[in-house]
Amino acid sequence: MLLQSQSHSLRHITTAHLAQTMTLLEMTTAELRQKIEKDLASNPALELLEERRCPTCKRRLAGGSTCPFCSRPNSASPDEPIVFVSPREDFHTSSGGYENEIPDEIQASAIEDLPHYVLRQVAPELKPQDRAIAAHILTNLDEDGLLAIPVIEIARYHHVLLSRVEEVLYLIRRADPIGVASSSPQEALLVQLDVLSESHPIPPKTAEAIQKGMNLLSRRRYTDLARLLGISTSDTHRIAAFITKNLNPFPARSHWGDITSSNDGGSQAENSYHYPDVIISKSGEADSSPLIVEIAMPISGTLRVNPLFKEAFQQVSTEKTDQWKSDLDQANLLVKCIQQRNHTMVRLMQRLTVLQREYILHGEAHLQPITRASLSVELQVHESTISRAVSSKAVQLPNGHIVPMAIFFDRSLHIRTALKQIIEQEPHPLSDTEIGERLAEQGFPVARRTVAKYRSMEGILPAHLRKPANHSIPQFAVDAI
DNA sequence: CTATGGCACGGATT
DNA sequence: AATCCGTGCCATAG
Repeated sequence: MLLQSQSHSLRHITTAHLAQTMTLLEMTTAELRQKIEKDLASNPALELLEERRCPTCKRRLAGGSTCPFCSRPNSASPDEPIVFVSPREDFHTSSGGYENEIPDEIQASAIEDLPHYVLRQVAPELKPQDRAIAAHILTNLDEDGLLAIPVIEIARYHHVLLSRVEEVLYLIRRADPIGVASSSPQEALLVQLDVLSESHPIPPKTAEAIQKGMNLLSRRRYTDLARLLGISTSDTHRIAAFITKNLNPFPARSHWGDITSSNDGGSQAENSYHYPDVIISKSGEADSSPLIVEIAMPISGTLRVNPLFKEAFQQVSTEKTDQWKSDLDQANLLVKCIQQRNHTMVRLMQRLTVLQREYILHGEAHLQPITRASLSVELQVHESTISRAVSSKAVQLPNGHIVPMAIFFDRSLHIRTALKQIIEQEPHPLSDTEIGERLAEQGFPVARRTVAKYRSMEGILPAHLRKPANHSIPQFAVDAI
């Protein structure tokens, strides 16, 4: 009986192991963090060891004992990136966050943080009695500049009408990171759109697309979206291009490469999918200096199975063992799967950074068209593993841009950038056929019809509508190269 | 008649 | 098995 149940549970573990490895791999770092926190709270067999810091640079350390920043091997071959797993907290500053820590007093006075920056802008227009409300709002922003608490809560706390809070919010949302303190990415987009519409032309139905089709939009279901709005798919592409070019769903982040691909069924898809799961930085200024790749860990400290619990389990009477055993199994499983997840991510990124080094350093034009399938044979894993590891994850590049990891596998992006260049440079509006010829000269043989598709993807109007050197869409957030 | 967009089909990808 | 992407054919606008 005992043997039987044991073998049964073992088999159960291995199949569950597979299933969980896959789901963990699909998860964003932020999602994984939520799961771990939940498990930690509910499962006594799990234990979170205190974080360790590197003695010299004070940086938090993950599982390993050597700090990759301090003992950075400068002599490493430039082609081989340095890849390591790093706890999450180190990433809150999206760019330039790797300097040594600054003492608190200096930081407070020298570097103005987002809440103060916004407050200074709105202060003149703010009624004195609303200052407390504004402060309340601004102290409850998350790292993306979105409002982390419900508006009604603020009203209740200050014993004022909802409308008064809304008034304050209206002011704040129009301050510099436009859309700051919105309660969702969707709302942030709408505010930005509204502000932008005062000075620039907006493609028709854009607001409607955001309002009604936000989840279709973020999952790039353009055909479905077109049907929903009753417009053509190319108009939809134009809208999507306009949004990614000019709007930013996370006001506190200066750059947003592209709307990431889907996340899940849509239950709580908005709050976390943009967070970079991998950060790539340069170890030096030179082109030849090796890249540093950090896989963001969902938590700081070391997660492990509590050894005391394991001991106690041996001694406890058979009464409660069932519950304990399942807890123990669960804990083991989780730890193991997380290790496996990290391992997969490290290997994946290692290979990716080698293959796409040119793109990472020099931009979209140098993107190599590679497929997930080709990587899967190199890494000796199943294709679906790569798919899962890549889907719904974001990567931060050395230039600060955050792009979906899927961009590394985009087969047409380099052609599209070539197309953009051609259109920018040529003085006389080229027809699609002519553009196709130019592209073929550069080594990209594409059909005329495809040129049209790429064009509309980039939000570029057809030849007869872009008369003399008039570039289609107003540049709002110009990305510096 | 030319330039484009829509629709649909087949192959690749997930 | 479902979905995405490049392409060809046809209709329509200029």
